[in-house]
Amino acid sequence: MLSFAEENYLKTIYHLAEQSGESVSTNSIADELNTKAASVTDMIKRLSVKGILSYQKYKGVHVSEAGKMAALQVIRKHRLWETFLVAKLKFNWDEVHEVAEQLEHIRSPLLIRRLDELLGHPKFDPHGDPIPDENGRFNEKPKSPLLELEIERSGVVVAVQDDSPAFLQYLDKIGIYIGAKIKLVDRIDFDGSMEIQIDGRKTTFISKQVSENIWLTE
Amino acid sequence: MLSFAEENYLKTIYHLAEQSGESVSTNSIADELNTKAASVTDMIKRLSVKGILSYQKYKGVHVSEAGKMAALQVIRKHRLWETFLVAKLKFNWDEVHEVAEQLEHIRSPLLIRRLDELLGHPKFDPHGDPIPDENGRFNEKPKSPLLELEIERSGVVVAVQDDSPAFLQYLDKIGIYIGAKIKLVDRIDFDGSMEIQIDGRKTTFISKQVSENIWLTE
DNA sequence: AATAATTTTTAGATACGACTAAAAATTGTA
DNA sequence: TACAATTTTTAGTCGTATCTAAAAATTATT
Repeated sequence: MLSFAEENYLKTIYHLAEQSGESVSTNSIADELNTKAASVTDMIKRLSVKGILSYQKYKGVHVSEAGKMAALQVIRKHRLWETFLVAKLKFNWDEVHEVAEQLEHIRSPLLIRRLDELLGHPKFDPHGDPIPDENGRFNEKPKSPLLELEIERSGVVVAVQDDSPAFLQYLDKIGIYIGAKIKLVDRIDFDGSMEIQIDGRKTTFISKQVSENIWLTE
Repeated sequence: MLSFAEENYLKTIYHLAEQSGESVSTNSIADELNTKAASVTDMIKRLSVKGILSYQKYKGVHVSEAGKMAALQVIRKHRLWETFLVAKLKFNWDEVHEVAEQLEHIRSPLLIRRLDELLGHPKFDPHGDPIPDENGRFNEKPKSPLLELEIERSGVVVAVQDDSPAFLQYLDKIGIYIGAKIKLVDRIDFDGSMEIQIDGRKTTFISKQVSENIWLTE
């Protein structure tokens, strides 16, 4: 059984491995967890003894199959709790992350089963991220960043890349939410910013950086 | 801020102090928490440095006012979560304790406020124990153990003293629940056991030990 | 290829929370 | 009161998780 700290490391390493597709470096883990490389080395030794990941000195780590399953269960719990907080406790989507970080470590298979039931077996969390099932399976909606949209074409927001309160509150402010329909009116070559229309209403300008963090489907 | 371990000690010490009314001994804490006296001595030193309790060597501990407030907040969270598990997630009253022991340590004032709202500001948990409010205030219903009931008199079950799954499952089996009306039909002098009638239905025999753990109101 | 820069690991400390064994204090009893 | 029994504390150890500083290995550069 994994401790809270072990679960947090595993989750972070899993995400980094998914993003890069390669072995994960000690420093990247330390950066992500706001800790020191020495602490990471200690922890990955512990996790590799437990069979959660494989590790060669100076060569980075790979998450094992057992590790992936364990990571997906933590992610499942995190996303179910986020969904619960928004759907049942009226949290805003920028308020859920910190609390879900705590709740994801609660150990009770019955609790998670019942929570999933209460929520109607949701497939996506409030940020549009897929919720793995009990077996770790999930399906990702096909999606592409708003950045890649062509002029005069539209898409529906299905997820956000960045979950920070600052970004989510900004999206709230300009009226972007999961499910919003966005049409690209114009692209400004100078800085890559865009003029967009949300739900057929008034148009807004967003920076290139923002457009990279909003994901659409056709 | 208190750690999980500190919160658990505090809660236990608070309960022991309430029961006995006196200073709480090292051994009684160790027994309750299934730990060793030496560990308790370590912890009460830490808690007394934090102003949570006052402590004189060899003389036991007293919970400070600050300690009582902190303890009541943990108890509030525990009992709200138990209520949530039964009311919203269809847990049985014998299944909630272990999970609530974990959930009570989640730190989020907003979460607890919203949970309280969702549940309609409940005043008692599924075992009949009062839920303190944000200020630590609560009212206990006037109640007495079934043991003290007079023959031919009745009362309504308002709480149970023992929260163990074994006891609660037994109560389920014989049809006793919070709100059940119990009439004392006869008392067996030999062993103190009782013949009772539940909700005006068939009569049952219960042991003296059971009758001590069921609390009634008029 | 040799040296410089970077990354990673090791060594050694620290805090928390637990333990055992032994010492000290308190309480009970002859 | 004095000795015995019990309770509590102290001293020392251990595992987890963290850190800093220094050493070792890898990668980049001239």
